[in-house]
Amino acid sequence: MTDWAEGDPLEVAPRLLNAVVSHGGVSVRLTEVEAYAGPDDPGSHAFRGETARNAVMFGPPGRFYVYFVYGMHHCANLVTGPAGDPGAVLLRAGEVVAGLDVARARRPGSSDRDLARGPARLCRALGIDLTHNGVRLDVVAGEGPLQTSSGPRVGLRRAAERPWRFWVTGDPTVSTYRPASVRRPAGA
DNA sequence: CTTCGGATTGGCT
DNA sequence: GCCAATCCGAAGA
Repeated sequence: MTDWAEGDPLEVAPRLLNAVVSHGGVSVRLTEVEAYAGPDDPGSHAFRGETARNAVMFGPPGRFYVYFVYGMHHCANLVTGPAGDPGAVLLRAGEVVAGLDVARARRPGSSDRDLARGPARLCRALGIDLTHNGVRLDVVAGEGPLQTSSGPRVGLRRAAERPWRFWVTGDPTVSTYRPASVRRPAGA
């Protein structure tokens, strides 16, 4: 991987579309990503400064920032750096293009189309968990004409309206949009 | 120390 | 369409 995947996450994110990420014997062509900036982005884990959890985001580019959510899921980002400037791009969905049988074994019962359709599913298909946080990732730039779209980020309650989600227009492996769920009313 | 809520998913109504 | 699952990081007391 070279500088095409480094720099401002807002610029890197669209370039990541159609790129191929390989890990754990499986390769995925990215069809959907989301950009997360640093201290100025209320939706970013880095918004409140560096902690043990998000430390990788503050490090050099080209590494996985993996986090654990909802008590059962992992999500993976590509840190775009530069060091000290916590930008990252969430890998939201893609198409499995190699290691299909391995990916199927990791997600029994899933259709091929759904193997990496969603950030937690993509992590599962690639065999990514917290032990891979900070690990350098293997990503190869995509080629050819590509039509992309952008829109609001998914699942956030803060700053979701920023159109920092990018996807390959019309691709069937792009996840379905789901607005952030509203929690039960404060009172009772 | 305790409480809150989450960059989601899959199953049930 | 709605909601439980299920653990942890961050914030508040």
